[in-house]
Amino acid sequence: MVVNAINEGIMKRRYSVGQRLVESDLTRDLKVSRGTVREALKTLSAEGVVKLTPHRGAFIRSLSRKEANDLLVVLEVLCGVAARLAAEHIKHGDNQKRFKAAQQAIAGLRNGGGASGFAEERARFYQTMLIICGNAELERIMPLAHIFMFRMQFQGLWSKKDIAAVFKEYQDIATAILTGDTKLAESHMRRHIRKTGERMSKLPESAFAVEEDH
Amino acid sequence: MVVNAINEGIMKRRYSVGQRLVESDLTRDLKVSRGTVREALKTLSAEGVVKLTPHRGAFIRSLSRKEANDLLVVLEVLCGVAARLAAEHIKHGDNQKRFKAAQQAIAGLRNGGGASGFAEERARFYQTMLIICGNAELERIMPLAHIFMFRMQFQGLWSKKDIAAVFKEYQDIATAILTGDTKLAESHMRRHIRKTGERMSKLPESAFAVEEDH
DNA sequence: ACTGACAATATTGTTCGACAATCCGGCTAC
DNA sequence: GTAGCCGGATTGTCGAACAATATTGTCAGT
Repeated sequence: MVVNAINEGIMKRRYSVGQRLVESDLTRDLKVSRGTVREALKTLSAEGVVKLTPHRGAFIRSLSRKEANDLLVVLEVLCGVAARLAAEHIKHGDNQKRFKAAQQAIAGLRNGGGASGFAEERARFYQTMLIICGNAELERIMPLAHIFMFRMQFQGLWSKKDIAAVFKEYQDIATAILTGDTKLAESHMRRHIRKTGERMSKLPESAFAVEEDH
Repeated sequence: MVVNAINEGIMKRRYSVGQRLVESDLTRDLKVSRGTVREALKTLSAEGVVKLTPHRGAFIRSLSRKEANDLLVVLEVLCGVAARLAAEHIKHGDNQKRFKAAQQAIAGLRNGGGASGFAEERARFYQTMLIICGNAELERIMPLAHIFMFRMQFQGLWSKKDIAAVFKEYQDIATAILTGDTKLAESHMRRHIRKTGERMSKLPESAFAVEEDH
């Protein structure tokens, strides 16, 4: 699928943030017709991975400081409710087992395990959390892709201290979910997103896209 | 634009909930090529207006009881944060003036003013609220289309008492926003969505789509 | 040199026609 | 009645072409 190919391309650094995606290049590289490329770009645009401007084409989306903040405001409540629902349903079926696996996969990377491995495991973490939620709508609109993008843009900019803090925050969230404490899971998750915002605000201007015209 | 045409078609009852949209019909009716139709359907699918199943086509999305509940869970937090942000920014520019206009347009329909007029004004109400929020991400993912769809599916099923309650809830929300009371605005909005869920749970099975397979 | 208008180019938006892949309903054979 | 096959309908994909628009390059005039 073309969508996956482009997402992979972003993950694997073949496309850089802000880069323009020319349709003819994609048809050549991916060996598909222009129609399919355009449909895939529409999908990616809806997911927020690329930005589509009329008659100018598709660009790997990059976030200005304000856009990043806006995104975090939305993510805080969405991830919050996701954590709450996950804690609510942790007892059903083999949810507990599966989530524990995802948690330990992340914890195992605490010492070593490069940034790309961490990003992958974190994606799986959120993915399993969403599945456990059992809320189709949340799964539909939760911008997993955004989280990827987010990481891509700011990867390599965090300090060791930041990374250690993030590990701890994930563990807090995970244990709250595993014990079925809905309130605690939600508040830990929201706190994590807020902290992420604070850490982000300390990043230099060069980490962000320039603000749009308007 | 094709997307608007289909949305209009839903509003104006030319398409009914659950109806299948055949590409060739759309090319004929809207006088555009199949490629464009397909791109529009991709967009509508991303907005949650139509459901796209591989090799089976596009259907005007209909909600099962569970899907409607899932949607409300997400809407509660999203609308909640929207109301909060709107109250936060109500002082800027001519926000207060514009929002008051939207509020009064709804209030004016309290006595009389058919259901379709109400739906239109309500859409404008949410629209202005979103703009006042000043959060691009929220504006991007807030499923305005879902709210339309929601109304379409359940329109004409509410009792007079329900409708009166809804009017009151909107007034509570609006005054809280207009006075800049962020906490109150958020809680009133969330309460409104929850109440909507309760009213919905009393609707007969016939108002919902049948649950998916498996 | 600099600036503005204009031409050339590149890219996107849309159309048409074609064919393969897949789904659905009805038919046949058992 | 049911399993399997068949054919029509529809979607998925392709390729080529052209129009609409944005970007870049050119050049005259100051």
